[in-house]
Amino acid sequence: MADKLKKLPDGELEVMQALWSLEAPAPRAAVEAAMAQVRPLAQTTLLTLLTRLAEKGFVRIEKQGRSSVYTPLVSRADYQARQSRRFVDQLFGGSMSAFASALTASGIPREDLNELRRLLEEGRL
Amino acid sequence: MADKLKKLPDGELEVMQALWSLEAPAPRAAVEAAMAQVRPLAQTTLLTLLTRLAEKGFVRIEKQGRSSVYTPLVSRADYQARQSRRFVDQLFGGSMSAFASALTASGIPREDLNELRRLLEEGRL
DNA sequence: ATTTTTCCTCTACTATTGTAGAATCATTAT
DNA sequence: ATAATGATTCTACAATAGTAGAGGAAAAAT
Repeated sequence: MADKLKKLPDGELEVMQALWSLEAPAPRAAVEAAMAQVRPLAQTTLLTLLTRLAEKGFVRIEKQGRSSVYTPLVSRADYQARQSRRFVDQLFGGSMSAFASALTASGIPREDLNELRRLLEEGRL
Repeated sequence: MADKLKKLPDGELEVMQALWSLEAPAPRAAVEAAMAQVRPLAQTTLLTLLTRLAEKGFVRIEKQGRSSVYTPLVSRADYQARQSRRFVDQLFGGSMSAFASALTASGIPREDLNELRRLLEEGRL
């Protein structure tokens, strides 16, 4: 069940990012505000995406009187970890040398890559 | 133009992977054979995907008498690099610490991550 | 109480993706 | 010549994704 974590389409991912950035059960207005800073959506569009996320098991919707509050059921870290694995497998067939080359050529600032290297060092063992 | 490199859907990416693994202008049969090892597709399905890839500018189709040969117009390395950037930006907002944590928790073997670290070291400067 | 405002759910429509049969055109075997 | 083959292009259809208006119910304002 937990492993069926499918890749979310762009729009739904954006909404999840907004949700993850907020306090636990977030009212719609909060999600909307968070989204607005990145990409404003019609209110109904946002609701549609939240509903789809709920159907997929990514979000729980709870009625709070007239309105609803939204809670992520999948943690950002969990999603990020799983997608990272998928990404490396799908695009590089697991080849670290290909992955490293791609990162080096990706346009990600050299310093950031150095930082990444350092962080991987710490996280080791 | 070259920067409009959109993310390919899974099916089309698989075909590209097959194409990339082959000698320059590959006849359909070769692509088909390469694909078959991963995921067999009806011949027409493969052709449809190749046509869509051509429409998107990823592949050139050249008539060779009755049949055609297919050439990737985007290199694997180029695509990998661009998608890596997109991935890190979209999923981690560019945060290397989040990225490092995700990799560490991704299930990618520890040794592989060490290798990645080493490779990033070499590619530095 | 009525009107207005808020929020959510339904419904809807287009584009894209996954998949492949039907039709067509040329080539080769009989 | 004719039929059988092989290859490509058309057509098609369901599922998913992107986006949002219409409708309905409830709450707030007057």
